[in-house]
Amino acid sequence: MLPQILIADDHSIVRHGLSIIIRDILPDAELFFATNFDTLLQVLAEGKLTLAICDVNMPGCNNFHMVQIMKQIQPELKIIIYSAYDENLYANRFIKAGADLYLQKEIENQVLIKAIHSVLEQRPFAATAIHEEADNGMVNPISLLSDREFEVSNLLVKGLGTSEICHTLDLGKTTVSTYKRRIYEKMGISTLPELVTIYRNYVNAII
Amino acid sequence: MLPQILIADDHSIVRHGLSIIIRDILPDAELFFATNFDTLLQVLAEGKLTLAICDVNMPGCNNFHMVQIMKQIQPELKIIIYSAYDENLYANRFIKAGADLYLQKEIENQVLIKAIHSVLEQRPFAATAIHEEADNGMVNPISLLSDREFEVSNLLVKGLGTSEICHTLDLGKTTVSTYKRRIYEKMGISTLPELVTIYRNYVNAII
DNA sequence: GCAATTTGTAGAATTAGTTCTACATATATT
DNA sequence: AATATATGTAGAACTAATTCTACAAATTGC
Repeated sequence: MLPQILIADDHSIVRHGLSIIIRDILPDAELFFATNFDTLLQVLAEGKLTLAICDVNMPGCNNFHMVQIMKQIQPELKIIIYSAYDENLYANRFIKAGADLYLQKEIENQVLIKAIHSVLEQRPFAATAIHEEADNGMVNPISLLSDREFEVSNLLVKGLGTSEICHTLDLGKTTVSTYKRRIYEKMGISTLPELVTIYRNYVNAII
Repeated sequence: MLPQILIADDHSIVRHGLSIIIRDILPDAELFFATNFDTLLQVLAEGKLTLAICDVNMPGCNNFHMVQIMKQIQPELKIIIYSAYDENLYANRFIKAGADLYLQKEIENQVLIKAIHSVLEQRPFAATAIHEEADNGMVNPISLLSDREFEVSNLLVKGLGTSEICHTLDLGKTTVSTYKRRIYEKMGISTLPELVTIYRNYVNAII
């Protein structure tokens, strides 16, 4: 069986780099590309994909819900989430949603290669990157948020207003306001600049 | 003369992808790599680099000050800033700091290739729409504000809302809204988080 | 010294956002 | 299993904020 691998990332350079690595280690693999969630779903519908390597921040579906949908369509699909974002922020949510592996873009190519092999061969991969929290007792306040609150919080930090968020997530505006209140409550803050500051302090990437 | 090109990015996949593209279009180029600002400075000190392609978010020096230091060490060095961040937030500051080009990672490889050629051949590259200003010193965007706008701006960054500000300064609320609009216009931004970010960058720059 | 621009200021009309309440489902606790 | 808490969601009524327009005073540019 020759593996069919989908590379989903909106950065051309990342797609290019990944495809070269994969062609190198899996010459028989058939590669597909997607730059947004719609294309991804199309590719998924068409063929029997073996593995999908996905960026977190894909236009059309920036969140872990994407993973649930993909696994629903094709449960045996292997999914590697490949992201620039801080790990303890995202990894658990993606794994919970059904991803097989969460890797940070900072990892070396050798680690990536091992990870791809492991996932394809159904071996568990102990990603060096995952769970090396030098936890000095500091609780990351962002981890207190529920999935939906987290989504709203990310959009708030990006500068979206309540109504923009409610359109983006297809929710009522009072719903978004409720999330906003709960976010502020959980974090013990009352203003957007405070939220931005918390992100600065706890997140290593701009979301 | 064979070009010596430094690729500075903390993402292995981006370094890899860039190096493949550059080897393709400039087979004679000698490539160097850096994953943090210290290594970058080391490489810069060692040889006569022609071009540096740098990620914004390099560990050790996340801001445009990096560019000033690099140009100070070697004024004829060409610098391309290659970033995932929103352009109107960062581009002008990087250009003012001495970068020759600011590109977003979303661009297609062909654009990147053209940009590299243009910069190496000292041709202006159209895609940026950013003109170099004669002004050597960096303009602090906050200094563009009038006195009243500055007062309002400071309160906004502190997290006060429009009505709180209009009580604090004893102004009508539409007046405060007008100031807010003018502040955003002058700074080329449209959201509070962007304003907060500008304040942080300004503070980082003068410290 | 006169014209052009910037600055300080708001009213009226409109749009955005919050609060309070509520309820079903999911998850955790005992 | 029973209970408690957390999560996802929103309607009705309200408050906050923006937009569009406007205009006088100060400042800048030629």
